[in-house]
Amino acid sequence: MAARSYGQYSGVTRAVELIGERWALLIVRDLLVGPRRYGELAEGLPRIPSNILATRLKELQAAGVIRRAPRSRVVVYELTPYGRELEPVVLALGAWGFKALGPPEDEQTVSGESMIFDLRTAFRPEAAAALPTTAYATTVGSADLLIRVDGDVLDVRRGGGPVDLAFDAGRNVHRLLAGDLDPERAIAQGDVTVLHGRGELLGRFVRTFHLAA
Amino acid sequence: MAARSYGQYSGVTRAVELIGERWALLIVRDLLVGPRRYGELAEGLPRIPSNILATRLKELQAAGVIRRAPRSRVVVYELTPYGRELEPVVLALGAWGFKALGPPEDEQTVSGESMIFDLRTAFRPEAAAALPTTAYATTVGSADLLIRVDGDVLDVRRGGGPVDLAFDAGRNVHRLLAGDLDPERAIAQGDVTVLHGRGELLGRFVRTFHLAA
DNA sequence: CGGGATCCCTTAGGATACTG
DNA sequence: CAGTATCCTAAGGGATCCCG
Repeated sequence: MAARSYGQYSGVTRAVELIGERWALLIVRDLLVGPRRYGELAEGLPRIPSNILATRLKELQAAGVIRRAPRSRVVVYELTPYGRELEPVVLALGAWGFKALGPPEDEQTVSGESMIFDLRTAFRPEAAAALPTTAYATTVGSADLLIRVDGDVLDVRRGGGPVDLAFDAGRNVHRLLAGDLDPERAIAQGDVTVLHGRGELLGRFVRTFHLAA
Repeated sequence: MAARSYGQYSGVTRAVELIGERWALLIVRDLLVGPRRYGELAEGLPRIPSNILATRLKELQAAGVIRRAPRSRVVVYELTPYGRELEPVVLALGAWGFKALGPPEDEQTVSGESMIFDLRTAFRPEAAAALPTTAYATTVGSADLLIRVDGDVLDVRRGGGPVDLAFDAGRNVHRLLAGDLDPERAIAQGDVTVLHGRGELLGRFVRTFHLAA
């Protein structure tokens, strides 16, 4: 029996043995967004010590959750098919945890990956399907996000491009998702800044993305 | 910011701050089966040190996941409504972890709660709905389980009562759930012992409960 | 006795510096 | 850039004790 095992034979027990160590599930979350290099993972998890990141990557690899994949001169980490099966679990866990989020504190950062994942969590396909195809751009921390909603399909990635609405909500994005902020008033009061496009589209954004708090 | 926080503002991060500590999710799993006393929890988690159990119970309480509830002279711990919202997450996690379960090792125990939970994970309502109402009894460790399947509704609890089939699979229950064991051959080879009732009903059992491995 | 609290030791996790 | 090496702290583990 492994050193840190729980001495119990059950599905949940095995799961937490594989992905229950500190930081492990956050690494999985970031890899659910896409394959990432060591340095990209470290950047997205600002407070993880490098030795812990290295250890977790090895453990997750040994557990069959992730794999190292050579990509033209560099190595990236990516989920195995088995690891990818965690997506619904992590999405549900993110929705659950979102409800317990208080106001952001100064020491708390928002990484590109975590924001992309939260947007996926908040995405409402049924609502989106009834709305026109729309592209949004927003900035979180140092990452520019391009959010494309086409029918009931969502595509969020880093980068830029032509969009219908570009806005900056600063640390208020999550309040927007939670429905705490009325779109029109948020713009009027300066909580959200419209950089480009028609501000009315922010209403469409909050109908497309919603997480109860 | 709390001492063990991750310094990141996101739903998944908040979730693992609340239930990501060692042992915490196993406590939640056992409480998803029903309210439990301190000693019952300790019994179901054989290797948890009592100080850790006490600490986790306080933390989960502070997080709003569980509460202490006085019940006629004794105190039980139970999930809050917010904690109960974790049920689909833990079920999905259990199904995921089940796939990575190897053969049971000697030091690994199976508690009543974990077995009840694994049965819930493995329950297939659609298959059950097409089968007659059936009651099974089985023994795991020191716990006698009464499993009632009525249409697409499952009720598993500790205890006894009149059943259609009573069997003992010892450490092979999980192989039965995984479909590794053919019911008829399992009985013929002695992997499963029929204590009472018609052995053919074991086939109905494996159609009702299944988890791919 | 159930429901913990205390003690002491071990080991994982964290901060930082360093290397191929 | 992608990790090791080192050192230190704090959490986990195991046994025992306490208190209503």
